[in-house]
Amino acid sequence: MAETMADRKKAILRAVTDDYISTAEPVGSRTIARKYGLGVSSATIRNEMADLEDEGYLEQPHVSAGRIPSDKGYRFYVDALMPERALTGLEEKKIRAECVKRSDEIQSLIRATARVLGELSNCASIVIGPGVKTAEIRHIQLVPLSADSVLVLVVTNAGLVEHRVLAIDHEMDPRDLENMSRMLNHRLRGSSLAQMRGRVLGEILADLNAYASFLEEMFDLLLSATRSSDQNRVYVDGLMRLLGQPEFNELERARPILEFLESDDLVLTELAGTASRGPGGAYATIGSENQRQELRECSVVCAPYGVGGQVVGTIAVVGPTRIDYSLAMSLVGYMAESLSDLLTRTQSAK
Amino acid sequence: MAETMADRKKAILRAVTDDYISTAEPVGSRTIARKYGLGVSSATIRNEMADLEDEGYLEQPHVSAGRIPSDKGYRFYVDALMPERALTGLEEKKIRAECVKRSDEIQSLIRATARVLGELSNCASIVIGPGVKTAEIRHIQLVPLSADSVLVLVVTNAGLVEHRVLAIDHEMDPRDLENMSRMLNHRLRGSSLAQMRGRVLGEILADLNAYASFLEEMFDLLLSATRSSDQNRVYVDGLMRLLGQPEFNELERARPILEFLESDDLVLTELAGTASRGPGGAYATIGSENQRQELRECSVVCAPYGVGGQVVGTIAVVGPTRIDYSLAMSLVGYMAESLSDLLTRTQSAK
DNA sequence: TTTAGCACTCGGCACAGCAGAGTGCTAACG
DNA sequence: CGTTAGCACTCTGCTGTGCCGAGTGCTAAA
Repeated sequence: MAETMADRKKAILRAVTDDYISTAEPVGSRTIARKYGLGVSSATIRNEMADLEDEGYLEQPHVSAGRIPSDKGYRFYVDALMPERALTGLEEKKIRAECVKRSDEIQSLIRATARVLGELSNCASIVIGPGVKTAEIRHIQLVPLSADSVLVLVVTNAGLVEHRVLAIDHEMDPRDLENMSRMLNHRLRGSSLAQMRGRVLGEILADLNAYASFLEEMFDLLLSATRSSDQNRVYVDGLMRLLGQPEFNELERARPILEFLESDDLVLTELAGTASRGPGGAYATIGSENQRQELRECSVVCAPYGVGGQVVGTIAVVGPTRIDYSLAMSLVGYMAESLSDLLTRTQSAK
Repeated sequence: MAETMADRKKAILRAVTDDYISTAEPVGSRTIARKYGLGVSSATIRNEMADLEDEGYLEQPHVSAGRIPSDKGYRFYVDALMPERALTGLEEKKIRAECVKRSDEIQSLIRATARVLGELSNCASIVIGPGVKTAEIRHIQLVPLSADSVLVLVVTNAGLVEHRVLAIDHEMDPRDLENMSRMLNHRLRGSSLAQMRGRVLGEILADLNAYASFLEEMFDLLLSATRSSDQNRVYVDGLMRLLGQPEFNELERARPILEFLESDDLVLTELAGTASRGPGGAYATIGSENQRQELRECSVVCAPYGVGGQVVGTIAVVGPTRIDYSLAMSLVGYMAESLSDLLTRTQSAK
């Protein structure tokens, strides 16, 4: 139905949205007539705007103020009106410079991604790092640390290195550990920690039953590790930038959003859903489209990234519904792609 | 000179400070007379307060408002007047519950510490995790990952595990790696990465000159790692709680502080100095005592923690100058001690 | 169908007036 | 001489009024 909108109406909706995105002020018919040469007078635009309001694309904060886009208006803008924006050379350069240089270590990479994304979008940014629970195991190894402790090392296909120290009762021969490492590697490579327990534990125990209790303990440790490390996957940056936005000048409006963003758990579960949309492309969730009450006055632009086609994390930008969708979607899309590239490349290089 | 203050004056200063800490409202002579039974009339208290103002311990926001403590007043309060406060059983329990349960992994432990500290103090909290640069190396090991990559693993005396993946040109015999690990361990255990370069590199190269180029590369990687991982040491929590404080109701007052706290680098360098004060005890830096302009309206209560007497990190609480010093200092002191205990125990257990 | 004109609405701001809290000062008191 | 009561004074914060400007909707003309 929206597609049947007359061209002039679309032009006006686009103008209103563009203007409001950049000024944060309700925009009146006169402004449109002056700044965006549509060749018609303000009165005509007024009439069209009244129609657009009836149809739910625009709304009026007060009767004598200009119009601002409604969530429905933004949705239409994003789907049909928004200018395709390519990143500038400067932006791409900045992204490359910051991200590639940090790619030696995945934590730094993720952190840098969040930082750069926040900076360029001038909004708050979220990056969910790769998790260890469902990731494919690329390497698993036991490293003897001392007489009574062993370091359990797991490297996933996303390049994430997870480790735990396991205390042991009685000294173990390094040779045995070596053997066990080989065995574990052989059995577990390619599967995930999540499925490890059920599927392979039995077989391994059968093969190595001399060390059954040790292995049991080790698996337990790893499983509890996956649980606790999930909270460490969330990186948020640029919270303060939200406060700079005019719509959040009154603290009380910003408070719930900021509190939400400060809680890693909530952010994680909220963005977990996006993984299911599969990699490639950026998605916008506009205002009331958000499930969570706290985000009803925000828009979230996010894109999953992954390794070799499998989604391992998500990056996102959070701003007022007036967020610059064009910029945000380009940025998020590009950075998700970069991340995927980087991770996939490091992984295949091995 | 301050010590010569008459007892009644002290009592009044204490009363004003206590009251202002809990209410955030300038406190008048009448309030003091009513709420804190000093046995004198409000007029007398008025006179004393005028004196305290002349001496610089109190100040008046406006002529017809009550008094609030000046930075000098807070300093005197902290040094001489503040009630010693023991943590309640509930508080201790909460700390233990959250921290001990996370002690299997140092990142989680640090994060949980920041979280609990922020929650209990009702302020923003900072925890600087152990660094790898100056830490003593407890274990160093090369783990063959695949034909063309080796994982370099460093475990420090604080239990921190740092790792980097090193790409190699031509395949290396696992046996050689094993030998090198043993050798590196032997040579480097007990020294730090920072001093590694200068002191031991030469010797090691002489012993293992067949692998000189490999080792050179490895050292370079590790050194650059220490640089980039420094930024990952900073954990800040409860930024939003600052916004809840009445003094930060106007955003513009809070903005610079929040921006400072969001910048890991600045926080790190600012708190780095505290390490030199040595472990044990909490220190308050009040308002204008802070070097950084941004913190001139804040107080920072911090305490270093360490492993076996050597300082490896710092924990801190940031709030308005009106912060509850008594609570903050107890909390920070106790948690620094707990952390030190935990880290020292895990280290000596190995 | 578009445009010009006009009356109307409403938010924001400046300004005045008022109430309340708290002070400093003076004078009386033990 | 220290302490207290009383009083005049000051200043903030709140409330209510009036005005300006921006922008609309409607009507009538082009």
